[in-house]
Amino acid sequence: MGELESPASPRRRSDGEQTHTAILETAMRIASIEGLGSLTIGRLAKELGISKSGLFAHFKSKERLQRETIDAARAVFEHEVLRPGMGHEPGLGQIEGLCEAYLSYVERGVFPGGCFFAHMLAEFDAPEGPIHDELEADQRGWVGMLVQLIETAQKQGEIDPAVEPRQLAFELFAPLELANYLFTLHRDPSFVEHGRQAVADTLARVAPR
Amino acid sequence: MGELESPASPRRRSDGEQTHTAILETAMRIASIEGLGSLTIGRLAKELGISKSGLFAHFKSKERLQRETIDAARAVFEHEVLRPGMGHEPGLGQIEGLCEAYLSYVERGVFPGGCFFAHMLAEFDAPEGPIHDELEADQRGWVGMLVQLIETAQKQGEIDPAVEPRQLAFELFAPLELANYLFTLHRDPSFVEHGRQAVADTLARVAPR
DNA sequence: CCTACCGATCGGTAGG
DNA sequence: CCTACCGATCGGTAGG
Repeated sequence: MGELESPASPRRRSDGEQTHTAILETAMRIASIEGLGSLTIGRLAKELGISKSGLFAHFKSKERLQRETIDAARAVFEHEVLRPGMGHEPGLGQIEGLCEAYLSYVERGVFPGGCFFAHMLAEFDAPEGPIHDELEADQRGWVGMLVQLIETAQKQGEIDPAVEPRQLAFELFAPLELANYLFTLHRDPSFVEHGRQAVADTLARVAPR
Repeated sequence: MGELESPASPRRRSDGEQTHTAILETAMRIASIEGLGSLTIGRLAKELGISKSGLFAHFKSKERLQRETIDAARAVFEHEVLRPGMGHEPGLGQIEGLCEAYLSYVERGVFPGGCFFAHMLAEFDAPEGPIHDELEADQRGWVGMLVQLIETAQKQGEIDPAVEPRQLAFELFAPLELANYLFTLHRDPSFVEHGRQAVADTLARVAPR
């Protein structure tokens, strides 16, 4: 991500900002594999070759480090999944585009531990704490977006209007999540292929009659 | 689980055995909610009102505590899901039985943090360590069992023989896992209902022609 | 960004 | 099952 810099740049990014970015990239990598709970300040500092308190100074609390890590991961997700997926024709095109963008994001190993938010989903399932609430809201938002796209596709005659949008959103979401978990666990790309086939099967079943 | 004891029993369970069982029950509860990583010996001891080293003496290492906790959870899963699910007619009956038994196990909150093994799946996705290997073998075993039931149902004419068994196993597994995660995250039983409907939709689609 | 430190907790041990 | 302890690491602070 931008290793090249123009040396004569008049207002180039400060060293502090670069360090901050480097910290968050390492933090996302660790958290996607082992969870936010395994993201300790001492370990992060050692991996980056700086002192613990030097790193701490960037965030002032562990919760803020966790929050900023989630925010950075959200930006990656938007760039790698939502943007390419939504860049298709409104309705069915965007539905297919988002499913494929998600599976591609998993397959390419954008995060080495699989989908960052799928991992967080399991880690923060207990209904306690501000991070749980934030992740739950993200989750609701993504499902809600999918529901809206389904309703648009129904209005456009691309999906059977008798289909219940929330049910279909669930049935599309399910193979995406399972493809992520099984691909990450077994390191076997056939699970991503199973996910593609499942999405195609489900969309074929709800085609207008 | 057996609070009543016959006081005159000649070979009644020793106190040590009872304590051991109590430790594992608390350990399963904590691990299902927060993961095996949050299962510290000190915390477990405090929650049970015994000393840290007294608890430690039961297991001799943290890894053995983790292993025994997983073994205990496996026994619960077999009793609550596999046994009732397999108690149906071989083939399609057992497939439907297992899916319903799993969804019921989630809905009844057998583990307060949702399906124990779904949580472990996300926590030990990194391909390192003996616990990862053990959980991956469990996972393979369950999917393999489902594949065999599908092949049996195909031989019995209950499922279209043109269907690829591994693909169908994936498509049945996916809504079960998602129902578990979303029910646990949002505490909303409609996600379990979405899971039931998804299983029914998928089985209807692969009915013999 | 650093050194130097704090109290708390970690897994584990000695010895009973 | 206990008390008493070990070295390591935790999140965080003081002061620069």
